[in-house]
Amino acid sequence: MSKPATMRRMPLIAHVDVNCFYASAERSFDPSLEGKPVVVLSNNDGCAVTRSPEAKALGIPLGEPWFKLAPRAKEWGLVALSSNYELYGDISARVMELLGRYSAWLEVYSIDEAFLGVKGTPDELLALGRTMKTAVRRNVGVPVCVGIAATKTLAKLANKWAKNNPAFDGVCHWDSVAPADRESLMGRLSVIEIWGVATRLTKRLNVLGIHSILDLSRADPVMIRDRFSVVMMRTVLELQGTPCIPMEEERIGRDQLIFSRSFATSITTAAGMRQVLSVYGQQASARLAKHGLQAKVLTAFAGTSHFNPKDTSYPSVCVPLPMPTADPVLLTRAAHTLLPHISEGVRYARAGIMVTDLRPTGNQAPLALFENPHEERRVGTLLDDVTRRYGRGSIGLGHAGIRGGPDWTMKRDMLSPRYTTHWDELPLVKAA
DNA sequence: CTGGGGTCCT
DNA sequence: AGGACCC
Repeated sequence: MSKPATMRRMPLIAHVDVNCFYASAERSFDPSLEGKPVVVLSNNDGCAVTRSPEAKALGIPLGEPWFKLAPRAKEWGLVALSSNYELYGDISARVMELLGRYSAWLEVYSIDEAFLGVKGTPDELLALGRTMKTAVRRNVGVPVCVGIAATKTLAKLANKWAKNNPAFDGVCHWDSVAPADRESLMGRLSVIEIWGVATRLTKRLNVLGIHSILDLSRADPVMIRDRFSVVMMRTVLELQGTPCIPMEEERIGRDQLIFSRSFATSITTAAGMRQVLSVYGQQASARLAKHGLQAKVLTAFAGTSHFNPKDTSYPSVCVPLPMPTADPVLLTRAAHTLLPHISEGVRYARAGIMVTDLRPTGNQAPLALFENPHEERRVGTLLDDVTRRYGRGSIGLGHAGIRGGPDWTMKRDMLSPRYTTHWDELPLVKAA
């Protein structure tokens, strides 16, 4: 007798992610951090984006600004580190390579998370989860948890449960848990814990009397689609065990590139803004060239601080480029069209540019008439070109070209070594 | 003194 | 174009 369809073993989703990834990555190379409260700071040493369990236990909220933490760091024994993306990127690649050995169906979802298509009996799945967890710990040195369920949304929820409940030992197979326990969990957790639901949607759901994940899982998907969106309907169906969010193919290329920074000291003059926009133009050019892409549209923007609600100003311009280009001269010129919208004396806390409508270089067959005279030149020539056109100091690699300009460079005062990617920063191992 | 880079849907 | 979400 064949099993009913619902009993047949369908492929499931395993969600694997690294516990407090940046802090764990730092720890894997500096064992002296073990057991200490550690936070990793955002760009500019702005705020705590990752906390070790000890830092969480101190009650440090996610996103807490460093200037509020700094005065108490010593008393807490708190270690703060600037984010070291080179290190994290390298560790991430090693984790993903390892996970790829356990399933050919791997979707790298973010720097520290992956979904894997998996099959097997409940016992086999639990064993697979434990194997992956142990392997990553042993081979890469960072802790992961695993959630396994019929849908991505439930797999992420199972993972969160595994992280927060030591009884799981880091691996939760949703369907192996007693239904009453699952309902109890879903009844206790707010909808804001679900993937895809944040503060705005939580408020709107609450108005309808939907507070817990259990409430949402019992809502009528069609009503949810009508009152919210297909996205939220998919979430409801996924909570009910119906897969709606498919595994994705690896994306090649991007739809947009953004270059944007907050300034260590705000910019108050058009001249200062011109310099910053020039650097972004050059960076955009270099990145587009690296990916073999050209842009058709450039948006430039600036803004005052969100944290100072008076005299706010968020000027922006959207510039269609005359032809798809990665040329720093054209990009910089387009970025400079923001300048007439910049008011002297206004304190701009950040600025940036975004290039969109990207396409592979050389995909079009341009008429010679419209060819860009700068397109064929080499980078060195291009930099000379920009400097000649816009004046010394208008552009440069990093901040080298804007000496004497405002201090808008990134603050990274507590950077750890790039242990794995730079020979001169390799960790030293002392044999006993 | 409070990050930066993305995607998708309406 | 803007608003929501993600990490």
